[in-house]
Formats: sequence, structure tokens, C-alpha cells
Amino acid sequence: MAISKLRAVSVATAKTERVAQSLEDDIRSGKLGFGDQLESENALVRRFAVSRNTVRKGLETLAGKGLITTRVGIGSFVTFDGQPIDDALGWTRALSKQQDAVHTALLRLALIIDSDLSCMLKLRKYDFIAVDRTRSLKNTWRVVSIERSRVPLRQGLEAVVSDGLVDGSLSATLLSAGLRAASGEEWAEIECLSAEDAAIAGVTPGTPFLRTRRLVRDAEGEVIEYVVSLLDPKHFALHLEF
Amino acid sequence: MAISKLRAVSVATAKTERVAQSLEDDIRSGKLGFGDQLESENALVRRFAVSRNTVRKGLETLAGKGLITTRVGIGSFVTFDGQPIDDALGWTRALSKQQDAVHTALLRLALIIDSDLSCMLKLRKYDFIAVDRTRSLKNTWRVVSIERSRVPLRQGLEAVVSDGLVDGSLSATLLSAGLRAASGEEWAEIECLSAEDAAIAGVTPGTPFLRTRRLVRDAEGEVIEYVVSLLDPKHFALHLEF
DNA sequence: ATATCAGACCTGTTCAAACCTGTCTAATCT
DNA sequence: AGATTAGACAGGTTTGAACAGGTCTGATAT
Repeated sequence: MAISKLRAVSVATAKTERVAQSLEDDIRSGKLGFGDQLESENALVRRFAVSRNTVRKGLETLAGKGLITTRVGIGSFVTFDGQPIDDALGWTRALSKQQDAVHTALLRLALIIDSDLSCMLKLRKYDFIAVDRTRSLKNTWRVVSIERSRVPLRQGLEAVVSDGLVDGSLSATLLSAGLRAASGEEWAEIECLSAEDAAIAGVTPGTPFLRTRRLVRDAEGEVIEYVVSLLDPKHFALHLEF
Repeated sequence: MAISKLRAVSVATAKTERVAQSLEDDIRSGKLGFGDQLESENALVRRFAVSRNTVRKGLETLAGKGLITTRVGIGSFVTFDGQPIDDALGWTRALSKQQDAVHTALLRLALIIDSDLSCMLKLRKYDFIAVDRTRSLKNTWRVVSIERSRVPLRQGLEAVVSDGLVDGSLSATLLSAGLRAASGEEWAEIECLSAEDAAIAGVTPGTPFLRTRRLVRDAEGEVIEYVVSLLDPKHFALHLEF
């Protein structure tokens, strides 16, 4: 990085950035640990001698980086434990035999309206981003899973359908939109494949597959993602450590 | 493969949630058993250093989950008869349709030697207590699950085979022997029933059942119990909150 | 001995005040 | 023009207090 730019940064630092940087240092240095509550915005106003809007902008950038989450009426909390937690929550799918290389194919990336799902999730809006994918073994091209994600449309996600997924990954896309999993539920059942799904998976209809449904929520309890996965039991097992 | 973290549950906790979570942990861990009376609201006020209204909101959420009931002038009592060790950790099995009453039948309670299992669990001794059970719907007597527990023999458990299970429950037996689950692993797969198991379950051989295997360890990492369950997918789903 | 009653302790309910974040706007500074 | 400020308002969370009424115990009167 150019020296001039460095100096520009250190000298003409916006107050917003100074607030964000100071707090980020506290977090990354461990001075503020995972789960700790930050001072209230008004306390930060006094500490940094800036206006509340400036403090809020600083907190916003931290939230955008996924370092903190903020809840109305309560405050801001550190949600950074050194590692991005992404899919670490919930169960782990393990390729049963060995970890064969898998290839992901995108079947669909579209805006849809699904009033049934909206009702089931108790949402007010019917708009979802649908992301349907299959995963296949790289050597045999055998389809081992079909995954259908539904992400309730919210601000910052409108461009996903036209621009595509970040790094080809839905979780990376959601993360870059500031959506971080805080809690969720998961179900696992057996489903005998429909003719349509069986055709996709290349098996005979009625073949029993493992079906998992996962509902992921953010810190505010808002639904981030609902995923239904159909997993070939020959290649997948669910694994959970607790 | 990644290790899932269950503990990173609620990070940004309101005080209300903190109270509820703490008490729920006490209940689900068996520290507070069925019928036990909780501390009075004022005692909880002092313990958690929050206001009584906050305590009451926490208790309300527990009551909403059916974990406790509260009686005017007396106090709150644990009304959760769920198995403290058994199903509390890891996946929860849910009877899918309604909460049909189930009847547990003991197929076997015996001392066995199983070198294969001992090897798999990396134990030094080969002795296990075998507890095989079926669960049936009370109305139809249809067998909905077959469960085979293997408990490595240790001091304080020798009399179990002759004396039977405490309250007819393996988890109560283990708890009374001072064995408390601290961590574990669980797998879920699909298994097409063998002729023998199909006969027990009263279905045709090859019927796909949900198979869960759970390995429970105590705080020292010693194996407490290894359970293989075969669950009728028509009546059971696995459910996990994280 | 029995009935009664006061007092201690419990939960049920309500409420205002204090504090928190979310949002917006207009004025000010550079 | 963009960053910053100061303020106002809305709405969620927590507090502290008050009062009502249920439950229990023990002292008291009969």
C-alpha cells in the first residue's frame, strides 16, 4: 500500500473509522471476548466524544464484518470467536466412506413466491430467493444430494439473483450481506424419493433418502435460511458432537 | 471434518433469556429433577441480580416450553419428565404426529462380553451391561422403536442386572450411579431392517428405518453408554436445536 | 382439641421511569 | 459534497415499586 495513502489514513481518519477501529482492536486483541456486551451507544458517545450517529456508523461497520450483533433495547455483543462459525452450527454431514471430492451444480437461482412456506415460517412476506443445488461425486458423477435453500428476501439480497452467489457459495453470500447464524433448528427424517427427485438423483422412485430440514435464524430471531436436503444414505450420515 | 459447536447457542442474550437458559440447563441436565421446586422468584432475583419482572419473564418462557408449571402462593415446579441423560443432549426424538403414549418393553437386561464393541470404543475391558428395549404405541401396540444400549461395566453397576433398572429407566439408573453425561457424539443413518429386527418391529424385512447411534461420555471422557436405536420413520423424526 | 387469625412468604398484575437501540431530520463543520 | 452533530421520536428491555390474592405456619382464643 502506498505511503501517501497510509498517511492519509492515519491523519485524516474519519471519526467513524476511529470508533470502529478502536472497538475492532479491542475485539481482535481479546480485550472484548466472545459474547461480551459492548458499552451502550451513549457510553461510547462519551468515551469517544463523538455524536451518537457517528458511534452507530462505527458499530454498523463492525456488524457488517460480523464482529458484533446488536439487539434493540439491549445492546451490542461480540459475536466473533476467532473463527467464522458459518456452518459449524448444527450437524455435520459426513461422507460415510471416504471424503470423496464432490462437485456442486446449481439447478436454480431465482426469486420465487411461496405462500405456504411463508406461512409455515410465520413470515409476513412471500418473497424468497430459491437456490437449488445438487452435489455429485467427482469420480462417478453420481448425485449424492439435492439441496433446496429458501432465503427470505431482504435488503442487500436483491442483487443476488442477477449477480450470482459470492464465491459460488450461498453461505458466503449470506455472510457478506451481514447475515450470521445465531440459532436454529434441524429435523431429520426419511423420505422416499418422488419420481422427479429420483430422476435427478438417478435412482428408482421410492428409494429412501435422508431428508434434513434446517431453519437458521439470526440474533434477532429472523429467519435467514430454510434448507431441505435430500441425502443419499449410502454416502451421507449425520454426525453431531455435543 | 468440522466439529459442530453446540455451546455457541445464544450469544447476544437479553437478561430474560439468560435466566431462562440457565434454568433450562439445570432442568435438562437433571440438576433439577421432575417435581422439584424452583427457588422462589425473589431468590432468583438475588441469584441472577435482575428484577423480579425479568425473572418472571424467564419463567414464562420455561412454562411456555412445558418445562415448569407455576402455582399461586406456592412456587414453580419442574414438570419435565424427559430423560435427563438420554435424549436431552444431541438429537431429540419427536413422535412426529401427536404425542402418543408409548409403552416400553424390556427385551434383555444382561451382562455380555463384546470385544468388537470394546475395540470400536477403544476400551480396555470387554464387559458391558446390555439393555435392549422396544417402545410401542399404547393404543395400537405397534412397535415404533428398538433400542440397544451398551453400558461399560463399572463399579456401582454390578447389581443392575440382578436388581433391575431404577424406576425401570436406564437413564435413572445411570444417574443414580453418579454417571452424568458431559459430552458425546451421535450419528444418524438409514438402515433397512434385517429379518430379525423386522420381526420385532412387525414390518417386512428391508423396511427403511432411522438408525441413530449415540455415544455418551462423562466429564472425564469415559464412555457412559453406547446406544443404537432403530426408529420407525413414520413415527419418529430427529430434532435438534442449536 | 379445635377453630380462628395474624403474619410471613409466595405468585399475579399493573405501572411509570430509566435506559437501550432504530430512525429520521435539520443544522453545522470542513 | 460529505462528514458530523444535536435533537426528537418510536419502540424494545429492564427496573423498582406497589397492591392483590393464594398458601402455609404458628400463636391465640374458645
